[in-house]
Amino acid sequence: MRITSSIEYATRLMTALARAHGGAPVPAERLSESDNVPTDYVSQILLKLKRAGLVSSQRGSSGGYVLSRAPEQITLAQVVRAVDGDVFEDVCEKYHGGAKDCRHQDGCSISPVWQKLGALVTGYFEGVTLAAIAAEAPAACGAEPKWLAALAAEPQRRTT
Amino acid sequence: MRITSSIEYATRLMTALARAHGGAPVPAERLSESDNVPTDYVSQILLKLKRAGLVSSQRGSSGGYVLSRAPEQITLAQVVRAVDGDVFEDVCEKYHGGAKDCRHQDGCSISPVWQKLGALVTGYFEGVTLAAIAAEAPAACGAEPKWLAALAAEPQRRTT
DNA sequence: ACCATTCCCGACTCTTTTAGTCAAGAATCG
DNA sequence: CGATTCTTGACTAAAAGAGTCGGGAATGGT
Repeated sequence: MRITSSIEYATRLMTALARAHGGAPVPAERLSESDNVPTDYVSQILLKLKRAGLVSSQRGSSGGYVLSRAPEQITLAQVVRAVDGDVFEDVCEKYHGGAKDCRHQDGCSISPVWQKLGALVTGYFEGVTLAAIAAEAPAACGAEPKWLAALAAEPQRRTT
Repeated sequence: MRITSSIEYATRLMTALARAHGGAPVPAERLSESDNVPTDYVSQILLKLKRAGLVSSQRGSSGGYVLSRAPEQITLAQVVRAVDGDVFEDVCEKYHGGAKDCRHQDGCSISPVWQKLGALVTGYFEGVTLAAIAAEAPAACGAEPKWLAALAAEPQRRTT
């Protein structure tokens, strides 16, 4: 899992569409400008979002894109899955000595760690809706965000 | 953030060393065999771990590697940082329209989302020690782990 | 009917990152 | 001395990521 450009851009685009929800379709060109996403790349990303059923499109003169559901009904997890496949791929199958004898020779106590992480991330993404993002207060980039302090103060969730 | 081979391997190696902790130094050759990590790759990874001060080494006939601290004192976060730099890089600086006007043109309500995720992941890694991994019950790969069900049942942590 | 607008879509290129190999050298033990 | 084992940088090959390009097909306006 890595925040690729596709994910970042898709999120920007979807947020913009969420804000425009209810109004007229927004053409790719406009989205490109307002969100600082390379022009030709926008269509590519929107196409994936469309195939995943998250947006619908209208061709012709005053065409463009609209969300196909309300912003409250669309989660970040869906967006991520639409553009980059699985949110968190199976590590176990990927490297030397995985899969077939996934136990890595000494009883696999490691894969649960990645799986737990995957569930954590996926769970997080599933809990964030476009509506929530659109509503979120802007944060200065690099500034220590308030929630971080709150999170640190919070009692540590047990991991084992 | 992505579980690269380096991270996966480093974790295997460190787990093996954790199990051998207290005994004689373990040579790279042996680790390679027991953990199914390509031979020449092992040294490279161990070197990074050494530079980060997580392991120490002994040359010569009965040399090898040992943890430089007790397994309880070493977290996954340290291991990840040792081999792959930051656990979660700053997304804001990376793509078109980031950084300088990080607000993505419409008040950056997105970067907090990534930062939150980063904190979540980092926090998780910081909470997992080698000792915990070594003690963890092996899980069949692909089998639905018990903790997953537990996690799903758990009341959703508020994300906003 | 025609034309401008806008989506559709695959193929292609360029760059960066990842994964892994190799070979020469330096310390240490017996 | 010589076997063993770490040290280190350079090197390569493959994959993933980021972005471009160009032809085509629907739609709406006039």
